[in-house]
Amino acid sequence: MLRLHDTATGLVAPVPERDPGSVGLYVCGPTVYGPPHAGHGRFVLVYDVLRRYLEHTGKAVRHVSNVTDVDDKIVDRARAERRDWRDVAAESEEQWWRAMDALGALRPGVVPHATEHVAEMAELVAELVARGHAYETSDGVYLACDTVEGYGMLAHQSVDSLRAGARVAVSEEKRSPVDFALWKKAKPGGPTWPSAFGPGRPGWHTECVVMSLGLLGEGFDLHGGGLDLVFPHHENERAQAVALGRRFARLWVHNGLVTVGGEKMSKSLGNYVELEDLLASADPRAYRMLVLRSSYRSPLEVGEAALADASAALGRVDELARRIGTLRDERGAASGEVDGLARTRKSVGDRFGAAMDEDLATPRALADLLVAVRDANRLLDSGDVTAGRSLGRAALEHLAVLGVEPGAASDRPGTAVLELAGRREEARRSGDYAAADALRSEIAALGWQVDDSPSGPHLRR
RNA sequence: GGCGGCGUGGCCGAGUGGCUUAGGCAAGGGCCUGCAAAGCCCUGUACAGCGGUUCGAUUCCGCUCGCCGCCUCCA
Repeated sequence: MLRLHDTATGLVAPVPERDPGSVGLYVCGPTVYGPPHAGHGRFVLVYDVLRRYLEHTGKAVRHVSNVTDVDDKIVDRARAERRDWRDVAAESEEQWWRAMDALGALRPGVVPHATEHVAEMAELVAELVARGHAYETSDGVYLACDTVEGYGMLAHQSVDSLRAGARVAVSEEKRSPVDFALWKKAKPGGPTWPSAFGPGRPGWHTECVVMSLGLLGEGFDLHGGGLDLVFPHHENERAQAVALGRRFARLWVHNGLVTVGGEKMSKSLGNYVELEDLLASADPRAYRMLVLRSSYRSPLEVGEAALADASAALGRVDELARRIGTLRDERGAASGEVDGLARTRKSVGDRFGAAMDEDLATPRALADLLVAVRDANRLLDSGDVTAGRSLGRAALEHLAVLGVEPGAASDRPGTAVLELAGRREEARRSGDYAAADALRSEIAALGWQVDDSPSGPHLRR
């Protein structure tokens, strides 16, 4: 059974199942106002792995992840570029999915958009005011955090200490610096929707409450997002639900942030690496390996060195997949092999599960699988094809659970390369090694490498 | 100022009161190979500093130093 670290309690606890056999997961998605960066890639991969693993263990996962398609940043950019804010959002969202598809992340089952739920948000705000938990000012409607039981639970801070540390300019009309906007009254030029408080638009923290409760229902199982969303975003979501008297998320998961040179990567700091650039220079699976290699809650340093490192490790996986694939052609499944595979699969799976169940310990799970890869290679080297193949397959199957699809060698050598390789092999057989080496250089110039093996030459990128 | 976390061998990065070296990358040596590559084998003896608890601590407690995150938008 999977146990996860819960931000609210600070403890590792079993993943709750409000409805036995299924898990409701709400992940705070992107605000679509620009290209996604490496940090976005990480958080998507983390929850992708969580979801894949839950499904691997037989759970039905209701994976909901929103897209914030109305926000100050979208509006500001649209204004600066003199275009419709909807265009900016739509274009950025397309960019988002392109990048996430490239990463091999499964799309969430449901992707609600903030703009589709504004009416419900306006209703929610009105209800909060009616209940005495929110108040209206000249520029909007605010939640009175003092009135909410347990406010500060996720931040692990009291309202007083949050107030003491507040760096926000205190508006005259706000009762407390920690109070936050539920509804922003219309400003000239921006998008607006009607509400009981006049035209305006919802505050960011309101949308996720409406969409998570609306789509997953009260007391849903998991709520996730980046560590930087703990406060104030998630705190404020929870506050609204509590003020409404509705049971909110049972367990809070937060992933660590991506760092560059030891510092948090963020759009506002300007030190971000765009995902598209990252993926252009590396196998997207290498980034996944990098993400899997460290604990999902730790900071993750991203850079060329780290990526090259992960990429080399990935090469081992691909190489084994290639070996096994080649062997499959050489002989069919012998009798008894099926049993062997089943046994091996179970022992690899048990170790894998033990690591993953403990707060999604992908570094350990991955290390174990790489040991299995090495052992499989050793067995194959020693001529024990059956055992080697079983172990190798079991390892590859579990890597696939983590989303590392081995040997996705989509490109095949062209005829020019094949022809050169043929000529080289001829030269080699006839003992003309000088010619063979020259041909190898030509092949290398075309981006391919020739590996000689007992079963003949192999080409790879 | 408040809260949370971190400091592990050349680098990245897990983990643990003693038992046996996580894993990856890089490096050196070897097997294999015409040569390579790949694969495999061997080698490195780490846990910020100072105290304390303990038969024994890298692993628990305290302090010091350093770093990071949150307290404003942010995955």
